Amino acid sequence: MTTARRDTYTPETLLTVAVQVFNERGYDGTSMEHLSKAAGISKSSIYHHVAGKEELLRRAVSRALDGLFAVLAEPGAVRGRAVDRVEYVTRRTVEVLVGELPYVTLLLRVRGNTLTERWALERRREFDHRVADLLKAAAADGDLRSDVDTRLATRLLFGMVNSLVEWYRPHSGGDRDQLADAVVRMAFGGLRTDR
Amino acid sequence: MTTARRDTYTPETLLTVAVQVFNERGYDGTSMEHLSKAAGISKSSIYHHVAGKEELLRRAVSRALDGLFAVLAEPGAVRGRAVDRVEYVTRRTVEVLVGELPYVTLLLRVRGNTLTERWALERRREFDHRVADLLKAAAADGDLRSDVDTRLATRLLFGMVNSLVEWYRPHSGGDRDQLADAVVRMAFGGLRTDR
DNA sequence: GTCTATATTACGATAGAC
DNA sequence: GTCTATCGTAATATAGAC
Repeated sequence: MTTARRDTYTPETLLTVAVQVFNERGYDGTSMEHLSKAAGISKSSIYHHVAGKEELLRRAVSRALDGLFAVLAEPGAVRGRAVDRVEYVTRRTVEVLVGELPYVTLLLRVRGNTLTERWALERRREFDHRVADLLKAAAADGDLRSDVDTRLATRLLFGMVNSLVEWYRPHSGGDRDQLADAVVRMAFGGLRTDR
Repeated sequence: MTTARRDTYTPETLLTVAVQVFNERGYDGTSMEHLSKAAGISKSSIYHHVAGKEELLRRAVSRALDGLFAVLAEPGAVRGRAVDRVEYVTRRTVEVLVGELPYVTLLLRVRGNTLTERWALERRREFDHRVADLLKAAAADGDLRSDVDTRLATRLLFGMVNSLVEWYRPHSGGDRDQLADAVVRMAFGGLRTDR
């Protein structure tokens, strides 16, 4: 776990290291000692850059949440037929998950033991509700299948999308769009061949 | 077997309490002190029943894994057309998730810091591979859409199914089949209305 | 900015009384 | 079976030298 690195740290560069360790060991399972070993500096040097463990968590989940909420403000999410907006938000959410993978991973694993964690859970719920409203509008248009409840469909859709953080690892480069396409095809078209 | 309220604990009744606390606070975020408060007995009394925190985790994830693997041995999972077997396993997995909710929830949140956790992750991977093989067979039969990779489809399918533990809470009683049906419809038929 | 040394608290686990 | 008391360790965080 000793990943030496000899430039001086800033809160941001330290965050990169910390989030990686948080995701490997879990936030609660990570001690300041673990972080110091991974960063290659002493515990007390970490306290020079940030107030403590929780500040690192707050910075990380903030970045993830900013990325997700930004999607909801994009033109593709606010204009056009509701079902197309849902598809757009789904595709873009996949892209944000992949682009900000470590940060979103941490966000999605937050439990709620501290104030920061509860704030993160609250903002996640807010995001979910915004998307649920979109699906509701699409259902009202008759563009979504009527035999699955809207709230349930939202949860299943984003359960599928969010599960990316459990296995996706970045490689070459241009696979982001392909992945987003596959997710959208499966979520909206289903797994079976057309009968 | 009768499950009347006991005045003293057994490893099993203690497990019920422990798993609930683990799921609320996270395994790493739960101390023996937390467990003793929740159980209403002292820390040392817990050590009379179990060897420690990790034994409680091992018992819990074992129960979850047993339930999941049992599905793969059922007739519906070993006989018939591959795509129907995949649907069967999907439906039954949802039912096991709901039936053993706290135990499967804990299993799906395991990180890998201890030997028990790594063993659990290993067995989970084994389960995933068994299901992936099923999907591969269904794809070879031409029953699954060919524009989504089999391995990816498996991950998305079970990402969706597993996400149930993040929000499902049991209520009345007979909604288990309805939920399983909805999941199967969405996963195999897709979200959009048939075109 | 980074270090060593340390204060203080919390943790997992045990001893032994009842 | 449950308790109080406690051990040894590891946790977060700070003090102060360089």
